[in-house]
Amino acid sequence: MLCYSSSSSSSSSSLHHGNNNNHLRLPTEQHLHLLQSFNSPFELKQLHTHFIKTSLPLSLLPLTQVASVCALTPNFTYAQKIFQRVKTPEIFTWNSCLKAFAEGESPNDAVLLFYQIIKFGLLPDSFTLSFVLKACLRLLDVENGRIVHGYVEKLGLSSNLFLKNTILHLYGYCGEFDDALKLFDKMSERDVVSWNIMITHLIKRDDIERAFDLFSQMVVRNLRSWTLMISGFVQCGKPKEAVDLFFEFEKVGLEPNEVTVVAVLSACADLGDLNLGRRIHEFSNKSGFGSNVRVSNTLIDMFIKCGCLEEARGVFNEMKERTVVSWSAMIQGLAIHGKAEEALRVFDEMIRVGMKPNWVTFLGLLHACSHMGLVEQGREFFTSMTSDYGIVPKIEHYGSMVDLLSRAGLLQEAREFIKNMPIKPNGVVWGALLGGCKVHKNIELAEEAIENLSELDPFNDGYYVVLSNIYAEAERWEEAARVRKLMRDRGVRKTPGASSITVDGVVHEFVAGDESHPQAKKIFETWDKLVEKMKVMGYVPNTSVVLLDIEETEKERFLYRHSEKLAVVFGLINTPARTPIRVMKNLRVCEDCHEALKLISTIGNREIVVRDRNRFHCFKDGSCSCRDYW
DNA sequence: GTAGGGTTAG
Repeated sequence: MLCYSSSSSSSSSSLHHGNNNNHLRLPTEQHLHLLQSFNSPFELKQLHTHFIKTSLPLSLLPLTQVASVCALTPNFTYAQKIFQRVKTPEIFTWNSCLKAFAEGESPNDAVLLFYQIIKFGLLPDSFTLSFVLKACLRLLDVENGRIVHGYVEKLGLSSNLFLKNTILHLYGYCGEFDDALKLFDKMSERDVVSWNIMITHLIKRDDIERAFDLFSQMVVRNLRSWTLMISGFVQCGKPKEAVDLFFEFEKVGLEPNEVTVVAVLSACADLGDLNLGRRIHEFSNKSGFGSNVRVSNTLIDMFIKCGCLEEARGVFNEMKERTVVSWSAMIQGLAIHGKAEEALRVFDEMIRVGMKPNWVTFLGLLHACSHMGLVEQGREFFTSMTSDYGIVPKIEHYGSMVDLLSRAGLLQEAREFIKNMPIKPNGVVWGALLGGCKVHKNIELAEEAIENLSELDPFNDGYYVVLSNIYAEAERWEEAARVRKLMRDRGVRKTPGASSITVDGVVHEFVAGDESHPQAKKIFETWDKLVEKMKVMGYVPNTSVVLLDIEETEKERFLYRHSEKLAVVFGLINTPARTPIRVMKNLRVCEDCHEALKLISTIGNREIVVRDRNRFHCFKDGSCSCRDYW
């Protein structure tokens, strides 16, 4: 049990602080008993302190274990003192201490201890190096990382894959991707982890093409490789590719785990793919993933983004443990479904159960207020998030506030708000003001907004389109044309509106003006019949939303081929009566379509759920869940 | 006693 030399048991030890008595004392029976019966590292540490204070010979203490106490209550000074006492320490002991430091609150202590070990002349082994590398990783300390890398080479451990992989990860993690790549290229032996690390960092750099290239050469892929790539596609905004890869993955015959499930569900949320989402939900219940908080959180998000608020609520209600993410997802979900009051109630409940909100929670609350015109309430949240919860507003919160004020018609106040922001406004902030200017027909402020936007976000077509629409609505055609010319000159093209609907598991996509669908003839015939009935009910085509310089009748024809109209009519034809029609649109719903869909929900006796790029519209019995406030 | 993948927001 005793593993250090006689000198460390000397009573003149420097550890005898607060005690000048160098006289060697003998331990009492009680001490000896304690030495054999301590139950925890804590007790051992107390005993150690006691020995020091009372000048009892430290040789009696199992110092290896004392060192490992550091592993449980990491304290560098304490470790250093013990280290100074030990003449023939075993590297093993120090490794466990290093590990604790590397994983604890002060990873820098691991780096310090590592240099003590070196200074002492003790030979580090592969574990020593791996722990200190881990500390460097957590500290983003690439300088010391390089030094440790040097030791790896010097000590002849360069063929150790564990170490090499950790160094790869460290370089990538610290933003030194080129170094990681150089090392990867030089490695004589690589395993699946080496490849996975390189793919991870390519994804982090948003280089999904190269990441997928590496993945496709890989000879051996494990579950992590697949999950990494699927989640990489989602992170890089390619949910379709993520889902396709998941189908490939299923063919290989591997079983998804919780992490895979989270990645696929995120893709389903982005795509609005309810079919796959439901299938994964069942699978995850069967596999017992239901108790995993992240899985449940992602399920909530998936159901919300697929328009199934009730099912999202079901998952939320069944959760035994909820995190701030669960609550925030629910609040944000209710917000985009236009259920502001309920979102606020969920927030009250969240506070009542003692859950601390974060910045995302408040973003959800501000969205709820903004989508429903609750100006005062929104203002209160904005103030309270800082004063009551100590959360510093981010640019997103400012954007949301400008949105709230502008939509409510408080345009001057919104402008003042922007002028007084403590951080530089971005395109989203000015864009929110521009949106309000459109609704409330304020050309002057719109021009100011676009001036700022031309600088901040010059290639975003949406802003030019809004300004052009504002001019067109005011019948200022020349200016509308000038904006369109500006777009052309700058090479900005309007993103075509596109809507999709899934029928029998097949996704049908419609682009504005599209007459190429196999059922196009039937769709237009049905539409013509509908529009007759709609006109009787008071529908007047709003051609001002059509940007093109064309004849009025041509404009109408174009208006009738807006993507959301095509998708909904296709749904009417191809789905059973009285079932809901679910449509997804890449842009915001146009005003004319919004009016039309309200009427169609009555004529067709259907619930029509449209997810646009901002929120959900649920058309039912002639009205929309957004109460025309969007 | 050692390395790689996950949720709200965007």
